[in-house]
Amino acid sequence: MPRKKSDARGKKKGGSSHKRAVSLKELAAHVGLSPSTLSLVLNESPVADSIPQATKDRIFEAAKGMNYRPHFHARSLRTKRSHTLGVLVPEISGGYTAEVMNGIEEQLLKAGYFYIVACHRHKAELLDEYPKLFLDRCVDGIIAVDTPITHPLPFPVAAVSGHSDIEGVTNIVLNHRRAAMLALEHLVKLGHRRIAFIKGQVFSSDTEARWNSIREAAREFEITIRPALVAQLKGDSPSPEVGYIAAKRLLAAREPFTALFAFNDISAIGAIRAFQEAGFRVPEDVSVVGFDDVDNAAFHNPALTTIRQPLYEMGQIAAETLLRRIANGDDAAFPELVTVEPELVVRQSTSTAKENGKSQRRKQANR
Amino acid sequence: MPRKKSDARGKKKGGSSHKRAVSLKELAAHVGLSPSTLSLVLNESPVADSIPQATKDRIFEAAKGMNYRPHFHARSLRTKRSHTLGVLVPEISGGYTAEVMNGIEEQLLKAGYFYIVACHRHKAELLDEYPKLFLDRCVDGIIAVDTPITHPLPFPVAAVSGHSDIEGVTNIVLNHRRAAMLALEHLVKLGHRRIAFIKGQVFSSDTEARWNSIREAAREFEITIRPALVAQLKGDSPSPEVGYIAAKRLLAAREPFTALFAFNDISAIGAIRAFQEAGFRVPEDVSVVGFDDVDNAAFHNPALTTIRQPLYEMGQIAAETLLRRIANGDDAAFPELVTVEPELVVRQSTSTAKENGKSQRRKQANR
DNA sequence: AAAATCTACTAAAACGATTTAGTAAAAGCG
DNA sequence: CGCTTTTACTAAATCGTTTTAGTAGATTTT
Repeated sequence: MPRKKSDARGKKKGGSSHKRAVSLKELAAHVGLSPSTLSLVLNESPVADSIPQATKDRIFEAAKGMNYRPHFHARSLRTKRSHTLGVLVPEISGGYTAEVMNGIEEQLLKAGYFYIVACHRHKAELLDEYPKLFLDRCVDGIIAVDTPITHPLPFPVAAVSGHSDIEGVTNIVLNHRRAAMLALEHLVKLGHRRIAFIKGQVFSSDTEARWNSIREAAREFEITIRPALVAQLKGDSPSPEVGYIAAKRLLAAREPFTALFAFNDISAIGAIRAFQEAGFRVPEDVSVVGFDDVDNAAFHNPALTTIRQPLYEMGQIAAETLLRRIANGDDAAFPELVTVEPELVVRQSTSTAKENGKSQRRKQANR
Repeated sequence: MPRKKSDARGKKKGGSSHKRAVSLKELAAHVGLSPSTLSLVLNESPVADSIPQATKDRIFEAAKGMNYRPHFHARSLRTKRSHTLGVLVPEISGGYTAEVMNGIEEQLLKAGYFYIVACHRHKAELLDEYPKLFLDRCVDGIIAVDTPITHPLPFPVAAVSGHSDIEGVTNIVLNHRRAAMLALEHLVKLGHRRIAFIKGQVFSSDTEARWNSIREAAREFEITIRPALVAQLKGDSPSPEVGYIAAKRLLAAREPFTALFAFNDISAIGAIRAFQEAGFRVPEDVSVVGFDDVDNAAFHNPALTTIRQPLYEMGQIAAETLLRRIANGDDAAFPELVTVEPELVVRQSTSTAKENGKSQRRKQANR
């Protein structure tokens, strides 16, 4: 058990010599003009058009020279713009969230925006509470990542993997139909007919849409989905364990299958562990298709075949559309829906199906 | 290539009916008292001691009834407290960062704090720029995660895995000596003498301290560190690829070894891939010890033996000490250093060393 | 030459809190 | 009763901007 140990010797006094930041008033006094003038000039207001360039130069120079930075709160108080977004995520975890957040980051930073994060961990009361806290913080808008929005909010919202049709929200979603088609087509081409599925947790935004698409695609390929071969993820841990448990349930049903299409890479990894413990080799005995293409999918053993979601891009799009909405003002038109395309990435976890159910007999577990 | 497609039909007007938030002045008018009084009472200022409980109750009730929430920027402007921390990270990635951020989150939220994040991606100019942006944003302090702080900053700093001795910063570090001892002791007990190492990137805060501890521990166990068996991670990708490349270099040296101690789990995973491609089995031919114990270390194939860092806890400690420092005021004493303890987690990637260099002959790669 | 327009600014009122210095009325004290 | 103290408040300044409505003087127009 790790224990912390606070260094007894190491106490310090923080005699910090913050040289006070210079205010607009001080700067104005310095150049011998009024704060109003400086504000107008520095913000390039059209009202300042009549001011001679020489004066403007003088002002800009002084601002640079004295390292003037407008006071954030003072400005926000006046303008009612905080240049801050709220980001609502289930948790900060390896796979999905991190990638989306990086995309958001990249867009925001170049627009001079920052974001504050809140993790609701699927707790209903937090899902309610956080938008209020964001409102208190005067965010200009929020991005919800894999988080259900159940009622309209008093600021613009972009929802990554959002599927609810709520006033004021822009949903950024994957083309799930195509994703399901890609996965099943790949498996069918390899000769798989008995396919098992791991559905997402009930609280995951994509679960339902994805499942509907899978059923549709299965119909298209004339594959029957056997109830015994469908397991659902339970619990909100971001570890592969939930996939491991779901796969155990699948195996316990003793209904033969030659392939698994998992809800995401993390659960696919857990499932692989379960299969191997049960004595099945992946992909020789059972093929596994993941979803997302997270960082380590390519380096897992075996390397995961997966449906790639452009997560980074989805984050970028969310940030971008939200910023545009904010810039355009509250009652301009905005897209209700942006769809992005998946991509099949074939690696080592899928191969041709073994003929006539040989693999389906449960073997002795190898340890 | 994923393409985005913005739904042509789906345009909406955002006729949002934000009912304006109530201000202190309005609330005051409503209860028939002055804003001053309300402020004093609501903030439980000692100045309000003389105000009868009945009046206080009336005020609190009205505040609740009219759902009064103090305006964030107005308050911050006056009090010069933003209840916001800046968090500086290399990037938001699966392993290290996410876990630490979760720890930070948990502490901050219960203290009514939020944080803004900036990813510097090891770019020198961003490392310089972000603290300034944080200052502009009036943060009350910053937490630097795996990020070098090279000069004093005008606000309190907590550095997770920080090793530089700078005025005003609290370093939260792992007991690297012990970590190195745990890893080498484990390997030595399994009979390993020829051990390869992957050092961290030059820009990683822990690289140097860890390496020094490893050398010390090696001396202790009378293990010689051969230069040909030391590779360093290069490049700032958070993918296992950098470990894969380093391991390739190790193999290219054609100097036999029976075990690898990697800088972190991610690079260990990359290295395992490289070993397997070269025809070595892990752990039968070469044992691998990782570092960190990230989420998927336990589910990798083989499951990673690793040195666990209490990352979540380190995040908590950083947040906690920083909040305390802020609460205590700028010139109170504070700890310079907090040390946390590592833990050896033995899984499947290590086993007894093969005797007399049999494993060290390079085999045919298996595909 | 008077009126209209421009030019180059500024005064002052917000924004929505907090906080210091009071003050009027009531209570306590000798 | 007169004096001090306490009680229950409030006025007004302040934080650092932005922005609207002017204004004084110069220039142009008629």
